[in-house]
Amino acid sequence: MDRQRKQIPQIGAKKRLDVKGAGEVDCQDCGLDPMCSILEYAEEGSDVPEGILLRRRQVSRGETIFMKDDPFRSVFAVKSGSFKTYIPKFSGIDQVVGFHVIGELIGIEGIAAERYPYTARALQDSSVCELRIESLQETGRELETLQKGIISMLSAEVAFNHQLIASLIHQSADQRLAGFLLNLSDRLHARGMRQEEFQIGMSRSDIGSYLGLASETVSRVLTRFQKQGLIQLRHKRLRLLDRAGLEELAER
Amino acid sequence: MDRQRKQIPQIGAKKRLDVKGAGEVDCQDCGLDPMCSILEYAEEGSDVPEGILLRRRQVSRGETIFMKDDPFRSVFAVKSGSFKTYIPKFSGIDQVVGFHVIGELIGIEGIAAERYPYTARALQDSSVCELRIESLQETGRELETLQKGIISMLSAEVAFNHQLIASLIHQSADQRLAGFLLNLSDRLHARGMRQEEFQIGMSRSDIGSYLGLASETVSRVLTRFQKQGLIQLRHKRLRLLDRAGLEELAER
DNA sequence: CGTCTTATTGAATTGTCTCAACATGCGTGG
DNA sequence: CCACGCATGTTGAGACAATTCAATAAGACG
Repeated sequence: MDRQRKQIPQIGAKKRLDVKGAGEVDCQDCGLDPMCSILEYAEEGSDVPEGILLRRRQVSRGETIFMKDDPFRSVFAVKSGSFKTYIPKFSGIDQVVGFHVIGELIGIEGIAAERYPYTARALQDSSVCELRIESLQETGRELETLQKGIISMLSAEVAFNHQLIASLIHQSADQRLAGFLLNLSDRLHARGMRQEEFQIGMSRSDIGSYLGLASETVSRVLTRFQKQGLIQLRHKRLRLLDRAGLEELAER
Repeated sequence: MDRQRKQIPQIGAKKRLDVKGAGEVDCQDCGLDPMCSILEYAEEGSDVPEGILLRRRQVSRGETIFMKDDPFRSVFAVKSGSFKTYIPKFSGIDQVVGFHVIGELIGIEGIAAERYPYTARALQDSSVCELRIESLQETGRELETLQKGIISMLSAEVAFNHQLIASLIHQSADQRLAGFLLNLSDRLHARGMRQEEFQIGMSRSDIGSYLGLASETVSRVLTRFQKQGLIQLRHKRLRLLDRAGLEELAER
């Protein structure tokens, strides 16, 4: 149902930077869309502040788009591929704080402190859209919509983190993994990708770091999920065979 | 050094609702201050939207100021006392997601979804300032400052949660408790309270829920901290005897 | 095709939880 | 003001899930 939006031509869409290629997210499915829309006016209107622009960029696997504590300049949207965000050497080892799949934003949290609170690294060859916002000051009064968008995204992030914290505290390794896989699937689905089969770009250690588990535990649980017929996992390709079963596991 | 601000008379301060009583936070130390300042104009100017107002309220111990999923109407600032915020019956048991001491805000996360994402309950007899904001829509273009304030607070919250998540994942019970006590102390200090001795309004179970520990573990660790001469804890009154020792414990 | 990284599997260890008993504090009403 | 009862905190012993250490297997990449 949600997918039908894809078919609807969008007013002003011709002005977008969008040149959708295979494996890329549609602009109207992209988290940056509410802000991108503003920029259509920007291109012809004149009351948009300096220091705001949008551009595309290719990012190869392993490359970082910014490092922790770099001065904040832009918000990025994942156009294709995926990223991990992490705090380098937190307590002696990198702490993964998030994964960002197609259509999702990276870096918005840095806007107030004017520094990125984490490093963002591509898990595979990817591409991003960059929305340059030199500083919150500069965006000024003109971009009320932008500010509202930021507020929405931040508060969604806070809510998500509350859930995550609760999960980390009270859930077993099985429950965390089941929830993680379902969440990933849902997020991809929300961006117009298939939800039953997809690539997981992240390593077992990345997942473990994110979920608070040793990589060995992640491996063991995933293997067991396979034996139980819940998932099928070959190489980096994951297929959810028994969604209901996973949901049952993740709940309580 | 920071404390000296207290002495400086502030322009327009007479227009504030502020009637500081014993044990209350100064307005200039309050998290709502940047927004309150706007309201000084509101009282004489005329271009402030309907649906915004500020009022004081007493809240007795155990009373809630809002429940999870209530429609969002206001942000609250703790004027005196303290609060816990929690998700009722998350996985069968209440999940504490935050503590709010003097000068701190409660409920801002609900602004985008227009519902509160948690219940807020007074841990002791307290008082709050209420900043009524019917909805994000209504605040509109006039209150750019308000929006910036919201963005700052939300992104600080996100950063804090990232730290918390990392802690929950990688730290032992000792480390979590040590960090928790130091954090509490710092936050009180930031609002002009003494940092070496203060009331902890929350129960062992609350702390345990928040930190992902059984209440018995919290009790055991606190007892051990006492034996090690790190803290002194009588009834609900906590004194940090060896800050450096706690910091060493919390770090790695 | 060999090397280096990532993943799997096993066995022993451990920190925290659970269950349980007991102690203490706190508010209420007599 | 004291006594009672309920809520909260402390302490102990055993259980268990996940970790750590270690050895092997499988992929990825030049």
